[in-house]
Parts: sequence; structure tokens; C-alpha cells
Amino acid sequence: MSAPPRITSLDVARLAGVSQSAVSRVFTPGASVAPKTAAKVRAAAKTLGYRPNSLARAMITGKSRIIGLVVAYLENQFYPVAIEKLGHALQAQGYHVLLFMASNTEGEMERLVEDLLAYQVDGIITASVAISNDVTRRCSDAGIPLVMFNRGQPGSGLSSVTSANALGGRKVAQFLLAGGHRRIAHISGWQGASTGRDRARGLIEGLAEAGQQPHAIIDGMFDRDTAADAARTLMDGADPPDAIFVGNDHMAFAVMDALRAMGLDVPRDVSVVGYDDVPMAAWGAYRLTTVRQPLMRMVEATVETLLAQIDTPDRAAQSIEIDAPLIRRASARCPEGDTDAGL
Amino acid sequence: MSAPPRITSLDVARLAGVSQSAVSRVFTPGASVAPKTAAKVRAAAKTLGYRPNSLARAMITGKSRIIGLVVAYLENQFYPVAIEKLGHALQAQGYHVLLFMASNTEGEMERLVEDLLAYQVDGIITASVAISNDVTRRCSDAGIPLVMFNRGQPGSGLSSVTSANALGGRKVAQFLLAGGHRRIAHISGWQGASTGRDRARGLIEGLAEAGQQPHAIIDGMFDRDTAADAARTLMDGADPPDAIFVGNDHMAFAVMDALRAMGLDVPRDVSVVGYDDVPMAAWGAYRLTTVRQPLMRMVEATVETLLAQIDTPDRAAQSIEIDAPLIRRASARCPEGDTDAGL
DNA sequence: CTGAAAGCGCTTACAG
DNA sequence: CTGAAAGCGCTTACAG
Repeated sequence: MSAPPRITSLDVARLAGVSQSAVSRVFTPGASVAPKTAAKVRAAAKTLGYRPNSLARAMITGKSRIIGLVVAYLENQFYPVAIEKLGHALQAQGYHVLLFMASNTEGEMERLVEDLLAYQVDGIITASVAISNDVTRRCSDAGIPLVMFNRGQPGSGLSSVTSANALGGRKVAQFLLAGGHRRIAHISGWQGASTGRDRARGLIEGLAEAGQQPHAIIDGMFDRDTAADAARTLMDGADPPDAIFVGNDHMAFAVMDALRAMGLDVPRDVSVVGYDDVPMAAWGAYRLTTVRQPLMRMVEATVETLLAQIDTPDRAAQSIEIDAPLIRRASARCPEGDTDAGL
Repeated sequence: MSAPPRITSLDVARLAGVSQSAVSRVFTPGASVAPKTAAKVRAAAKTLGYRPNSLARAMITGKSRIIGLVVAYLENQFYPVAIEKLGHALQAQGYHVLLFMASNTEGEMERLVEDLLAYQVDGIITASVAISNDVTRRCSDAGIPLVMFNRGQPGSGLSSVTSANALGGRKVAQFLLAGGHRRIAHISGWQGASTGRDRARGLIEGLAEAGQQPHAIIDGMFDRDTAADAARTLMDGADPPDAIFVGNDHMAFAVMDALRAMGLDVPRDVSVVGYDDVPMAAWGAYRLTTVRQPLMRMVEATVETLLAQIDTPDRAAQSIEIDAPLIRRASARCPEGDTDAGL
């Protein structure tokens, strides 16, 4: 006995003494079947252990109810938590997730998308992944909607859901300024990503509004080691900053570790502010002041946008930005008399 | 223009001036086609943007090349990293991952498996999820192999891949004893899971070999809050422990945070040892001494076992245990003269 | 409400 | 090496 014989609707039909179409109708919500017939069919299905073959159904209906999810680095805690929520939200809508791990190898994304399309996914969500024009075209040619999560691609005509990153950066500038900081450095997120660029731009603009400018900016590349190096460079310099805004929490933890290893106290010697508010930011070892990306709302917006585009093929792409509040914890000196508690 | 018309092998055949079967053969590795024919077909496919429909292929061949992956809590960093590696390993073998998020709702796993089977997955991997006999039977009836990752289910006849958990617990006992600890407490992993039980048993056995026994054991349920509470209870007691072995790193971080919040120094006041060696364990804020689960080897063993069972339906289930080394860092007092460096 | 029949897009014997 | 044909397991008009 190798592969056990598959139970098909025909098997059920024979046992129930009805036609194969009747069986199909019983498992098609909204189809008209007599209660008696349905009962007989369900009974037969149960004894046989029958369940409709989703692949066959997908072929006929042209809808696989599969969403392709492309992700890259799961080490940054923001993404696993996002995947978890995205997965639950999609499952709740009767969709399934085909997960693709992308590295940043040349042309990898192109190959992944071919695979995705071959599996007839109804839509695609990408997280922390760059999209080439080639990919964009392939998807729109195939009529498959794509929404970028936590990253935008201006001018690509692709839908995206992000937090209001520039505004977030601006909030950090204002908060730090109000706290009396005057040498505010930025270890930015990767400048190749909209997320990294927008947060940096926000900080610069916020500072400019007060007639100031960043003390220094170093690209942290969303990488722990790069960020830690940057922190050391900054603090070893002749004129060290009194605050560092780090482009995401993942790097901010590395920065705090590096600072402490240098014998520095956070926030007495330097304030540190992150971006994301991953669960770890609240942990005792860091108590990181950071900008919170409202994950649930971002997930909901992503799923909603994608499903809307699936249901309405010609719907225009939209870029959704969700406001991100600053969460005050212990890693940055607060403005005097500031009573806003924060978690 | 809603759904753009799908390009099928027939379209390609017409353009290339060959039969539909010829087109199919060009995309079937190992099928015999004349080089000239193949060239014509590929050219036509390219201009049309054709790719074979994987769903249709799956129906015919009876192999979907999809593996169902069921996971639960992604907050413990061990799992995202495992998913990342599992995903890459499976992709490298030409398989795809259908991801299912399980909560621990009653009967949820049963529903997920029905869905999984409906999508005709070739195999299933579960991580940190309990399997009922019902599920086991459904899978074996359908001839779909299942392997449990990082969890075993003795007597279920299911394949599993874990580290040598009991041995790991024993190593911790010996290490702590050699370090001069005499009041060794255990905040265990959930005792409903083999992983939690085996590590606890190993500790107990290791202690027993030296004529000792655990100072106290509290079930931490693999939960941060529960573990932190346990740590406080332990240290507030009349006779606090001089070392705590925590059932996994995820809880150990919470324990260290709680200990420090009590004004205690780790390891001067209490040694702490974890289990897993997630990336965060090496971070400056924790420098956690822990037992390393060799993730790559566990992933390889999991994929290998699963694919072997897919290829050979009647292959017996196997439980693989992989040796887990103790990694010495800064959270536990080391035996005197111990020169073993650790990361 | 129900059955017979066509068809989704492919793979794979079967002849030639 | 190649084409015509059957069939994978379903859904869905189409008659009745």
C-alpha cells in the first residue's frame, strides 16, 4: 500500500446514491440542494472521510484562495509578529498563505514571483522586499494584485501599507528637542528602502523646523553590526551626540548594547530612540523609547486593501499610511514636566 | 478588463505551431523533445509570458510539492528563525510552504489539518503544536507524512526531530554542580510538552547522579509572565536558590529581567541558564549561558525525514535527537579553572 | 431540486 | 520525436 486511493466526490455519490454534481453542491455554499439529499451526502462523506479537493476547485473557479507572502529577514522581531497577525487575518477570511523566503540574491525575487504565479495565487503581500519593475509588470499582466507591507515604492503604482514614517521621524525630533538635546545623531534605516528614507527625512525636517540639523547621519542598513559600529564611531568622535535616533528597534538594541559596553549610561550619557515598538522594546533590559507601528491596524489595512483589489480587479492602487505614536520609556531623557507616562 | 485571460499551453502550442503535448513536454524535465521543437516552444512561451499551471500539474501527478507548516507562537525567537531555515531548505528542494498559524483553541488543529489535506499537501511539519490522535489518523489515512519539529509525541508513531533534551538538562545539572551551586531550581518548560518534560527530567537525573535533587521546580508554561512570577516567588522565599535553570531562552530573558528588577545581580546572586541559544542570547543585555539547539541540523533532519517519507510511503516513523552543546556566557558562574570559552 | 455533460489546464500512456 | 486522446477532481450552466 503506497499512496492510498483518494476519495473523490464520485465515491461519495455512489455511496449516497446521488449524482456527482449533487455531492459537489452540498459542499458549495449557496447551491441549492434538498435537505434530505444534503444529509445523505454528508453522511456518506463522513464515513468515507471525504473533503473536496481544493486544487480541483481552484482550477474550475479560477480562485485558489491562496495568498503569496514574501518575506526576508525574520531576525527582526517586527516581521515574525507581523506574519503571525497576517496569517491569522487571512485565515479568518478563508485564505491560505503560501510563504516564500527571499534572500537578497540577484534575480531571486523574479524567480519567486514566477513560482508564485505558477501556483495561481490570488494576491501577493511582500514585506521588507524590493520589487523590480519586471516583477510589477508580471503581476499586473497576470492580473494579480500585490501590496507591499511596511515599505512603499513611490511611482511603482503598487499598493502599500506603512506607518506615517516621516511624521514619526518628525515626532522624534520634536520629542528629543523638547528634552533639551542639541546634538541629535541618526543611525538610519537602510536608505535603499522607503521606510529608512522617510524616517530620516522626518527627523531632518523636524529638526529644521527648529532651526537645527542632525549632528550626524550614518546608514545602519537595518543591520545590527553596522548599527553598533556606527554607534561606536559616533561616541568615539571628538564631539559625540547627546541623542541617537535609530532607524528601527532591531538596530536600537544593538546600539544600546554597544553603548553600554563602552561604559556609557543610557539615557544619562546619551538618549536612544527606536522605531517599531517590537515586543522586546518593552522588556526590562532595554525599556526603549520608540515610535510604535500599530501592527494590528497595518495588518488589517493590508488584508483589506489586498482583498478589495482581488474582488475589484480594476481598483486603483493605494498607499496607506497609519499614524505612529511615540512611546516613552526609559532610554531617552524626557522633556521636563512631561507627564505622559508611556508603557 | 477584469481577470486577464490566462495563457495556457494551448496558446503556446498554436503560436509555436506544435501540439499541446509538445509544449507540456518542453516543461517536463526528462521528457523527450527535439531541440528545435523545444526552442520554438520556449520562444513562444516567452513572448506570451507562459508558465505551466502548478495546480493543474498537481492534479495530474498527484504531487502538489506543497508542504504544510503549522506553527503557533512566533514571539519566541526560536521559531521565526526555524521557519526561515525550514523555508529555505524546502525551497531549495523545489517545495513550497503553506503556512498555518495555530492558536490553541479547542479543535483548531483538527480544522487546520482538514484544510491542509484539502490542499493536497505532500507532507506536514508542525512546530510547537500538540497533535491529537484524530489528526494523526486523518493524516495516515490520507497517506500524508507528518514530522514534528522540536517536539516529540511518544507512542504516537509520528516522526519527530528534537535536540537531546534530557541529555541537555543533564549537562546543565553537571555544569551548575561543578560551578559550586547547591540550591538549583528549575523554572521548567510547559510540562504538557515533551520538550519541557525531557529537559526537566534530565536536570533531575543529573542532580540525582550527584546525590542531589532540585531545590524547587515551577512550571513556567513557556510563558514570560509565568516565568517572571516564578522567579520572584523563588527569590522571595526563605531559602532562595543559587541557580535557576530555565526551560527555554524566551523565559530566561524574562527571568533575568525580573531578577535585575529585584536588584539582584546575575550571576553573582543567582546563576541563570537557558535552553535554545536563540540569537538574542548572545546579545549584550543578556549574555545568556544556555544549551544550544543546533538549528541547521535540526532543520536538515526534519526536511530529510519528511522527504524520505514522501518518497517512500511505508517508511517507518523515526524520532531523531540531536546533541545540544552547552554554551558558556556570562549569566552563570563557571566551574573554577574552567577554560572552555564559549561564544 | 437534480443529473448529464462540458471544461478548467495540464501529464502521460499509446500509436505512429 | 510527436500528436490525439484520456483523465486528474471538481464546478457550473443547461435541461428537466
